[in-house]
Amino acid sequence: MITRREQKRENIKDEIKTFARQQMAQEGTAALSLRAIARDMELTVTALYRYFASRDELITALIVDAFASLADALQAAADAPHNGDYIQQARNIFTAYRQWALQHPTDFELIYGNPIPAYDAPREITVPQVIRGFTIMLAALVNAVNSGQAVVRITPPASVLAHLEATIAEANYPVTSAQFYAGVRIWTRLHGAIMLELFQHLPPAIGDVDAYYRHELDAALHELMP
Amino acid sequence: MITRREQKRENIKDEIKTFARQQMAQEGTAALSLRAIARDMELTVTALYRYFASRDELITALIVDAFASLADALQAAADAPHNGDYIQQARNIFTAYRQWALQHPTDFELIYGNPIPAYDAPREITVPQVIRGFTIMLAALVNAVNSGQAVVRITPPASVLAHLEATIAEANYPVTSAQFYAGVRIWTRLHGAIMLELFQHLPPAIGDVDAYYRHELDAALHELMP
DNA sequence: TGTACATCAGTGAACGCGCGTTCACTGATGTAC
DNA sequence: TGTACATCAGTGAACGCGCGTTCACTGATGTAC
Repeated sequence: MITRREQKRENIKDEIKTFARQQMAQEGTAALSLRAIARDMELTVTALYRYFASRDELITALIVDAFASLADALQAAADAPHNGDYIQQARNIFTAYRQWALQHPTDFELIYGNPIPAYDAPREITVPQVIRGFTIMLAALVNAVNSGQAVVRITPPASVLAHLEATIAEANYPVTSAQFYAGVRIWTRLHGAIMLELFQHLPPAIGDVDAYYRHELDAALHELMP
Repeated sequence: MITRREQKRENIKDEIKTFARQQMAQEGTAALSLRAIARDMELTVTALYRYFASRDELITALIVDAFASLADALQAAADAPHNGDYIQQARNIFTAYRQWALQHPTDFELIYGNPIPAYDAPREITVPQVIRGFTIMLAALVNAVNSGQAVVRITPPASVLAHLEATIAEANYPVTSAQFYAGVRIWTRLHGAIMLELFQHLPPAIGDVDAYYRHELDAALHELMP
């Protein structure tokens, strides 16, 4: 049962995180400051310690939220209508990946950019959301393969294969190692385009980054044509 | 003519940059601090102002150096023996790209990672080294196409094409727009794998990142087979 | 329904530390005659 | 070759600001009888 007090507590925690995100957006992820958040909220710094035991704990919460938010966005894309066309479903999912990055650049930096100095992410806390997200990316691929709409031709190098099997077993991914590998390949490939777009290395040269990404995504999926 | 005094000045400037890089490696790029550098060098902070007018000017120097160092590494790879096999030359160059990133992770973060809060890179100062580096990446590709060892099949989307032509004209890249596009595609694709490797998102899942990158690079170059 | 008590939110001072930049200065090194 | 002078490297104090975390505290809100 959630008391009114607990409800209020959660609301304020959310508010703190909102201000934190706002501040990271302006000053960079590394510059997150409890004192600055307190100032913005018109509270004393010490009041924040009622909600988060330390700056690190707040950062961890923000990272978990970011991975969860990304996974939600991917899930929504997976649930969008695709008329049984699983390649289209995959397209939707990877389009959502970029959309989320563009709409939440700070969160994207937070989880995929430079690590924050003197902060160590506790892996066991973030990992479940990471797995959830990647499972969604893989889902469309598996659907496509199972329905004969896609074929995974490339097999991973032997050294990678062994490690992949361990990863799959540990996280209980419902995929074969070849499917996992194909998913990772599409992911890393598109991820590069997004990173370079986000940090302004691509737009000056390319111009229409939207079209570029669409083209890259199509090329990546084309490799899976039966 | 370079006087002894000027020579000494350059040496100290270099020393400052070395300490700066060392510090960034430990505390993150955003945490670069003049006072900390001075402390390490056993100088007063104000002495540093004889060499760099401000923290921003030092950062700019570090960025230019990083792009130059990357371009040098690419050039060395391009100059390595390849027996007229230009696909091999391209392989060498893109392998060097990753090697440089792994050997200079801080410099890589500095130029391709999160922007430093409150710092704006003066584009006109960094751009020449950026162009030099990318020209080397493209060179092998052009050689391969000209000698019939490679074929660029994919044409860029129309909206991108127009922008590409402007970019090529402006920077005087000695390539066709289709070649430039093919180069950008390989670059963004591999860049993603490197970023995810560097920030520890890939190694836990994949294990042998070396083999993974080699495989990805081969796949990317395979698309150019005649 | 009313009251006593426990729980919790938020305060304010303090600790010990960090930062970039400006300023007037001392003392060493180089240059011109 | 020796000396006067200009140039330059580096100092030290100061300005005005930032940070995370601990501690003893006040006053409001909720709970049990």
